[in-house]
Amino acid sequence: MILHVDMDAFFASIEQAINPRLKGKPLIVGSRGSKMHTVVCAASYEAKHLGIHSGMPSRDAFNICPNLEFVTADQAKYIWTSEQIFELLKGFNSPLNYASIDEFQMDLTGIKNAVSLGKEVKLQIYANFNITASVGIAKNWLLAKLASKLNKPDGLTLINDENFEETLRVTPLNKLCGMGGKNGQIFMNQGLKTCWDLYLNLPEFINNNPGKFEENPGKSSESPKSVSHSYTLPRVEINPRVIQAWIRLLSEMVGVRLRQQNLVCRTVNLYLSGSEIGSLGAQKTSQITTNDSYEIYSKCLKIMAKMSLKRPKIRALGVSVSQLNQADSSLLLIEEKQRESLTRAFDLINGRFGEGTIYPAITSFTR
DNA sequence: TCTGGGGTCCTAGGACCC
DNA sequence: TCTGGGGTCCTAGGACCC
Repeated sequence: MILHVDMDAFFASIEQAINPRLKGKPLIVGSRGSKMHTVVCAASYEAKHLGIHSGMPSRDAFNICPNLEFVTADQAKYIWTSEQIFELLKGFNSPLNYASIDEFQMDLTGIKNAVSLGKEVKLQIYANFNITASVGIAKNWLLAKLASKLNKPDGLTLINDENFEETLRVTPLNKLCGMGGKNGQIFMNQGLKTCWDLYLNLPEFINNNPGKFEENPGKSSESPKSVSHSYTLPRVEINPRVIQAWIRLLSEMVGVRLRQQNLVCRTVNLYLSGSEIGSLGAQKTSQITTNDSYEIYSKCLKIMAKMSLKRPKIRALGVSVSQLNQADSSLLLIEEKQRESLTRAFDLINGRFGEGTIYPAITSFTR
């Protein structure tokens, strides 16, 4: 059996737990600070009951509820809480998987009373963090994840042989992970409406999802496969200097994170979008690895040159790196070592005095 | 009037190697 | 001159998730 933990309205719940004034109130967490020009990253259950949901433009949310409480997302806080929950779950001594910032899975093979363990998990999370989780238990991760959604918030749902058919019959197909978008629509168009319909036609989709678990949950979770930052500009931008400045800034943010995690990348990916060019992505892979922000930036400029756009109108852009490996400074050339010590000083200053204390001159065009 | 940001995985074609 | 087969790497894009 697999136990899936899904935190309830995670970001919003954390904010309410920290600030008692927000408790019991409709609240949204916005992905950035400008109240009216962002989307809902998380909505408290009080807000959800009014029809507000994540992904919705914040303006629409305020139209529904003018007195909505608003908090800007603080990723560091949520990541920290997530890691603490992961640590707590390690205490149950079962193979563990970190599925996302607010989802965790436990392999309960050999455990007798899965349901009482599920209760204990919920209890401990609430006792330690003052936020609730919903737990699903089933024979594989796909069904366990589905189960966790069925009685939110603060739910505990078991799918076993007895209620398998009944549960799948009343659950719409698009509730199933992977069926939320076009994939689900394809099946819906063929007349498959519920998970049970899918099971009858494609049992392997439901059955063959063992999930991946760490043998030893004492070890830290896996390292990331890519690191990216993107930004949607307040308006269309055509000034090449300003566009370059944004690419420089995003490269810097990506580089900082690589260095914090002691990683280097081989592949750099630049993403541009605008009404005329649509969304364009291109990448460059090289034999040499790097975590130097300027290096990442130069690669981006080369990628952009290859796209051969003449005065593109840019609305959004992003820098992403992949093919990540552990950094090994002994492999650096002398010239690179010099730059590394400069970068280290740079990171140290920003680490002590705050991000943006010292920055590349060109990025001042982004202010 | 365009509505964020950070990720993962998959596929298919082309280049290149043996 | 024409002929096979296997494999990796890279690129570009799509789909989905939170």
